[in-house]
Amino acid sequence: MNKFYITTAIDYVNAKPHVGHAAEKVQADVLARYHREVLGEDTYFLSGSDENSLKNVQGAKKAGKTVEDFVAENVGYFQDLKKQLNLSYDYFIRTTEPRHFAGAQKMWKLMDEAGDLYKKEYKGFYCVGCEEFKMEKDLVEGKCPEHNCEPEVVEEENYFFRLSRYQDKLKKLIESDAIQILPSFRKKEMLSFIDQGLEDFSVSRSRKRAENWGVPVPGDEEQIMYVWVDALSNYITALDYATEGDLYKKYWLENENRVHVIGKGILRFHCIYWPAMLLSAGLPVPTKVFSHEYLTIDNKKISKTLGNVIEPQEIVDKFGMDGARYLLLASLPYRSDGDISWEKMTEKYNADLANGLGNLVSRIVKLSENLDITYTDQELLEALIKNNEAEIKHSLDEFDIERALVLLMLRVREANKFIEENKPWELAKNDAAKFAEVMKKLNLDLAAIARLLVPFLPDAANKIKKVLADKEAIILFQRIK
RNA sequence: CGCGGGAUGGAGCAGUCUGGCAGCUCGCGUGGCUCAUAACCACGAGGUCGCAGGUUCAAAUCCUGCUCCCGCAACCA
Repeated sequence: MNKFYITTAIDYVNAKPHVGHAAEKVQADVLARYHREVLGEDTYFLSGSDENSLKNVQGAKKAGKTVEDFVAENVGYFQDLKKQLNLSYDYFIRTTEPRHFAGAQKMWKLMDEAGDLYKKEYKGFYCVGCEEFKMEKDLVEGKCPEHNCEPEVVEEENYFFRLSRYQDKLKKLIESDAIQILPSFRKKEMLSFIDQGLEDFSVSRSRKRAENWGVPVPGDEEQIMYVWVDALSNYITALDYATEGDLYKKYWLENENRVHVIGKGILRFHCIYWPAMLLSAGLPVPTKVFSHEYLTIDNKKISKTLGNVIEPQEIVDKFGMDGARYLLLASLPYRSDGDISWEKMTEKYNADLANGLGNLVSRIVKLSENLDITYTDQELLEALIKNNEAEIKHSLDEFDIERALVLLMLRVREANKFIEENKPWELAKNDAAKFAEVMKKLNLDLAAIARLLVPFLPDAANKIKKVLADKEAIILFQRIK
C-alpha cells in the first residue's frame, strides 16, 4: 500500500491562532483526507506547536505567567482548531515534549559527528529594552525604533552549521525534483537563492540569552539550541525518531512521500536548511514542500494593531464548519495572496454553497421523492469520470486546491443547467420513463459530486449521501444575509 | 544591474509555457421557469489584456525597454 506522510508548520504559541493559521491547517487536511480517504493510502498527518522560542518567554512575562502555563494555555487554542474545523491530524506535537528534546539532541549529535557543527563568534545588535537581537534592517537610523536607543554590539560564541558544504547536493535535489517544491515558481526562487551562495548559520544561543528555555545542546551546558535544529526536527521527533520507533520507520524511512505544507515565509528553512541538516545526519530528506500564500483581511496584513483579526471560530459561527473550511480554502489562491472580508465571504458562501450546492441538493431530493432510484457501482464510477474526477485529482496532485474547488462548482452549475433543460417537474406529469431516467442521472451526478467533496467538506459530503438515500429534504447550507 | 511574483470589463481571477474570434465567478440589466434555500436558467451591457517599441499574415500570449504594486534579501517562521 502506498504511504503518505504530511505535516503542517508548527506555530508559535505566543498568541491565539488567526485565520492564516487555520487556512494552512485546512489545506493540509484536504490533502491528508484526499490521500487517506480518496486514494486509500496509509496516511499519517501531523500538526503541532513551536514552544521553545524566546518569544514565548517574553509573552509569558508580559502576561505575568510562568512560561509553562502561558504556552499551555495558547496551545489549547491551537488544538481547538481540530474540532472547530474538523481537522483529521493524527498527532499534535508539542516541542516541549521529552521525546522531542531527545530526538532533537540525537540529530544534533549526528550532525556534530559529521563535522558540520563548529563554534564561532556571533556578532549582533542587542537591544536591552527588547531583550533581543535586532537585524540591521529593523533599526531606524541605527536605533531600535521601539525604544529609541542605540543597541549594544554584543559578541557571543555560538554553534554554526556548515550549510555551505551542502550547496551542490541541495541544488541537485531541488533541480531534479527529488525535493519537489510547489508551486513551481517557488522552486525557481529557491534555486536562484542557492546560486547566490549559501552561508553557514547559527544554531545555538547562550543559555542566558535563551532565558534557560529550550533544548540544551548536548555536551555543552552553556548553550541552548536555536530555532532551526529544534523546531524543524519536530517532523521526525513526533514519529519517535529518538527511539527509532515504528512510526519513524514506517513514515520517514520506508516511505516515498514525506510532505511539508508551509507558508511562503518559511520556505527557505524547509527547502534548504532542513534538508541540509538531514543530509548531514544521514537521514532521508522531504520529498515535497508545498508553500501556500498568505491571507489578508480587507486587503491588509493580518495584524493585531490594525485590529483586523478574524478568529477562525467567528467564521465557523457564521458559516458553519464546512462553510468555514470552504471559504478558507477558496479564498487562498494557489499562486498569490488572497483577501477575505465578511462581505466577500458572505457573497461566496451564498453563491457557491447556499444557492449552488445546497440548493441543488434540495431540488434533486424533492424531485426524487417518489422515485425508487438504484444504480450500480459501475454507474457511479462512470458518473465520477463525467464529473471531472481526473481533473480534480490532477489538481490535488499538484496541491492546487483552489482549482479543484472551481472544477467542483462547475459540476454543480452543470447539474443545475441539466435540470433546467429537461424540466423534470413536467416529465413527472407526462413522461414517467423519461422522468426516471433524468432523475437517475441527477442522483448519480450528485452522488459523484458528494464523493469528490469528501476531502474538502467531509460533513456535507456525508449529509448528501445520507439525504440521497433517505429522501428527506434538508437545508445543507442556509442562505445568509 | 540582488532574487521571485504580479498588472486582463465595477470586484475577484483564468488564459501567457505550446501566438489564431478575450473567458470564468460575483455584481448589474432584461427575459424565462416554478422542482428548489426570493434559489435556478437564458440573453445582454461593460475590457485599446500596465506603458512604449519590435517580430509575425496574426500578439494578452514571443522579443526589447520602461512604470507601478507585492513577497524575500540570510541566521528573521
